[in-house]
Amino acid sequence: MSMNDRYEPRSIESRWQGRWEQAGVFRAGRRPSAEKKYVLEMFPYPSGAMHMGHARVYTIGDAIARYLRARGHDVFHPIGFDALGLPAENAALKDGKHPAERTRENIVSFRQDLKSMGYSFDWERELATCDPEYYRWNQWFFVKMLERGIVYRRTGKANWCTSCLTVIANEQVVDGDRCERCSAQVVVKEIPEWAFRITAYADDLLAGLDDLGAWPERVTTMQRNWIGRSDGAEVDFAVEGGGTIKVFTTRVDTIFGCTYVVLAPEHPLVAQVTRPAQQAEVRAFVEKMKGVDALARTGEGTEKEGVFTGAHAINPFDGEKVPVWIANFVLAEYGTGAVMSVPAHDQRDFEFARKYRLPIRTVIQPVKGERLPPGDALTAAGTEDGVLEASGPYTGLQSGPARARMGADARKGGFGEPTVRWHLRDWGFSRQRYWGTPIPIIHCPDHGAVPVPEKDLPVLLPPQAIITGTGEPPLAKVPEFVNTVCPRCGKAARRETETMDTFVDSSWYHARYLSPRDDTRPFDPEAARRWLPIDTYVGGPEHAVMHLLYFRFWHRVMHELGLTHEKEPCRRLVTQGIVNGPDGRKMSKRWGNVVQPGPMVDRFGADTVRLFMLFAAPPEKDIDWSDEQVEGLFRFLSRVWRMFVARQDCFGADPALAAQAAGPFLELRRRTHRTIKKVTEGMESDLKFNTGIAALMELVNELYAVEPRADAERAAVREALLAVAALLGPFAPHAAEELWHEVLGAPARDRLLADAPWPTFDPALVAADTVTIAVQVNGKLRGEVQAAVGAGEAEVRALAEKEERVRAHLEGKTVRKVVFVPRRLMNFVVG
RNA sequence: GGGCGGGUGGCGGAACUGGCAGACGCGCGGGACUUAGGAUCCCGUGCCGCAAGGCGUGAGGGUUCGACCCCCUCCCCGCCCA
Repeated sequence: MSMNDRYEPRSIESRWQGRWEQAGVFRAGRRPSAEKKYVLEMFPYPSGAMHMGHARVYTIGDAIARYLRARGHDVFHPIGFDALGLPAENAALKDGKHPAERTRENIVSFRQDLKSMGYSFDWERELATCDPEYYRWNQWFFVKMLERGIVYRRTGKANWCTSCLTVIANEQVVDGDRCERCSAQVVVKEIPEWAFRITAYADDLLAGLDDLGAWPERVTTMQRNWIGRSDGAEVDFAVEGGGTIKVFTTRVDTIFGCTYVVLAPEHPLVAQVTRPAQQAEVRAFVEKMKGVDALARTGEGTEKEGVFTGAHAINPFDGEKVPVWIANFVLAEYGTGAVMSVPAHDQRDFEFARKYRLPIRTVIQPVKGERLPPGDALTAAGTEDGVLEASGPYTGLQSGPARARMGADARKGGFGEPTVRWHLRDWGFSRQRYWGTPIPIIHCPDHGAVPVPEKDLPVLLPPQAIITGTGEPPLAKVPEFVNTVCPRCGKAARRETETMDTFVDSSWYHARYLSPRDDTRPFDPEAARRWLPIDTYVGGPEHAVMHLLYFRFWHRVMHELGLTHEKEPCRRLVTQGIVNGPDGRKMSKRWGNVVQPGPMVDRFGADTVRLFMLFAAPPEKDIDWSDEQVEGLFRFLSRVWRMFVARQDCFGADPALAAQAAGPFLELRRRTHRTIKKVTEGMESDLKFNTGIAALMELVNELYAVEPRADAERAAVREALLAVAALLGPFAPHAAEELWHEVLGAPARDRLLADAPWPTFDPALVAADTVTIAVQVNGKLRGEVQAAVGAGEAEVRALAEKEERVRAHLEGKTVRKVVFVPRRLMNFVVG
């Protein structure tokens, strides 16, 4: 039997996919005594077809999973579908197709697409979040969290997307007032909503970041900023004539430079403190600010505006009387709604003071460098920390210690205290939409919001909901759903008609994979002990805040509930770059540069597409789709194929004879073993798939350069071919599997490369016995010499001095110094 | 404005811990084979130069025998945050 002359991916790919499935080699738990590895890629929202971004994440994750399996680990590599959410609901508005039906269909085709790529998923753990057996556990968590006070009902300002017609979380608002999913305007609405008390975990979420060393720094930095801890102090300014203004400041060290205090126009004290003479003006200003949103008021380019209230307040540190103003740039909802203004050391305060001719007083001097001039000579605020001056008893202290002492003194004096504030807000998760998890609450006229008892879960999404897109919860229009009885008293009551943010679904799906059919609990804690945390999680950096923060939060809650033994869900995070169109722009219908993986797989095979994803650049970088590059990789696989075809006579060579190979065949063996080392290291350290594949290409090039004649030579070639097949396994698994079987023949009939151990290298063959040493004269390359690995300086120098070009440059010069780096370089310094 | 990345041939990208810059691929040029070549195999390919040689990792300076790598000043690009 001989091989097909040509590389034809179509037939071999589907064949091996079938064999892998049949053999169940990707099932987790097959190696109970081996070390576990949980490899996860962020699950997809099943839109119609898989796109290139998906192909990239899953290819990266699959290469890792296949490699770890080859290393003997018990690998957990599940997949599922993030199947609830707006797109299906919005599409339903257009064509009337029910989201459930559309989602089901999409999952079928998406699953097909994933399977055609040959990913090594354990399909037995597949889940879809729209399945009641999944979302009932969202509801279960909700009830548990309600019991523990982690879920609560609040009425306040919520972000309302004017296009999605629903409330969205703070994290989902981008560019100040845009919706993260549709870019439509977000307005602030006064709406009652359910929220998770994620802020209670702020400190812990922040502290936990220090242990996430294997996460990209930019992700942990983004989380750190988003959580946004700021240490400061609250200070009370007594208002002359009654009342106290509480200000928050992170720069209490500058308080001796405070020359006025500013209230937000909405601040409750405004009416009280304003003097009769200023009434009219203040009222007009407050009125004017009503229509202006936060972003417009505080934006960089916005002119600072304000009016004097006529009142004065007392700085508790020095007893100084300062005027009280109201201004556009102070917001009621931020902090205490009041600030102490230190124009010399805060740029906004500086601009405001200049405009309204308020005094400016310098109280901080730089530790080194030029001194700041007195306030009226300043051209900009000096915002750096430094040494206090003109600050009473604190004069001479540095900013840091001064802040600590002043905060403590404020507390002692009863006029303030050190305070920590956070940027992170609680996570409002009510959504006024249909295609989500119903919030399991019954509103009873007597008992208020009563959770649905655990035994009545899940609260099913009624199929007959009328989807209108008007912004009123669609469930409110389904009387059969809404009308129910109170679980406590049995009286007529109404169900909650809002649904949950879909980020709830993705906050714990990684745990549901552990026992996806469990109908007694969200997941099996025993399995969690075995498999959690995730060892490698692959996904886009756009989830740095939002998903990845919620996911960490949820894991802590699960930990508290005794479901998991660790607080952090995931050890290593890999953020992969975007696949752009061939023109370097983001793939989009608008640019007409969308390339679908499906047709590419049909044309070149999944292995070529996979190879492209890995070879184009390291995982974290954005890449441009390139037809030429893809064709190149198809050619590479074809070239590999042809090499195997041409060397079929080597398949039967006796491996033991390889040790006798000499000359170019010894070199081939060295190359083989170096390649194994190189690819292995690439997988182990920083996922440099691209250089690993490059090394494989070099090995193949070397195979083309030799023509075996003797048995020992054929054995060396066989060894190289087998290495190529095995090393290709994680990247181009189908071709690799086929070639591996061709080489091994009948004895391997019942085995699979997908289940075979990773090749090992012989260190003796990796270590070169001769090396090329560069010879420089005054740092310039003038030649190179071959020398034994252990060659000493004298030996190399003798060789170097024999070199024509080196001699020419040493001619008539005095050698002042010789730098010798063993195995690498010799540099003659002459003058 | 702040934070984090990054800037290397025509293009994507390599380069251990400061030690031969440009691995590998694409593209391009040449050759072989061929009825044909848009297949395949081989050779070449940073720039200038016939060559010797010179110049080259965003710009300028510094440290060093030696710098893509370390330090200083600056420019540009990307992402995130305001």
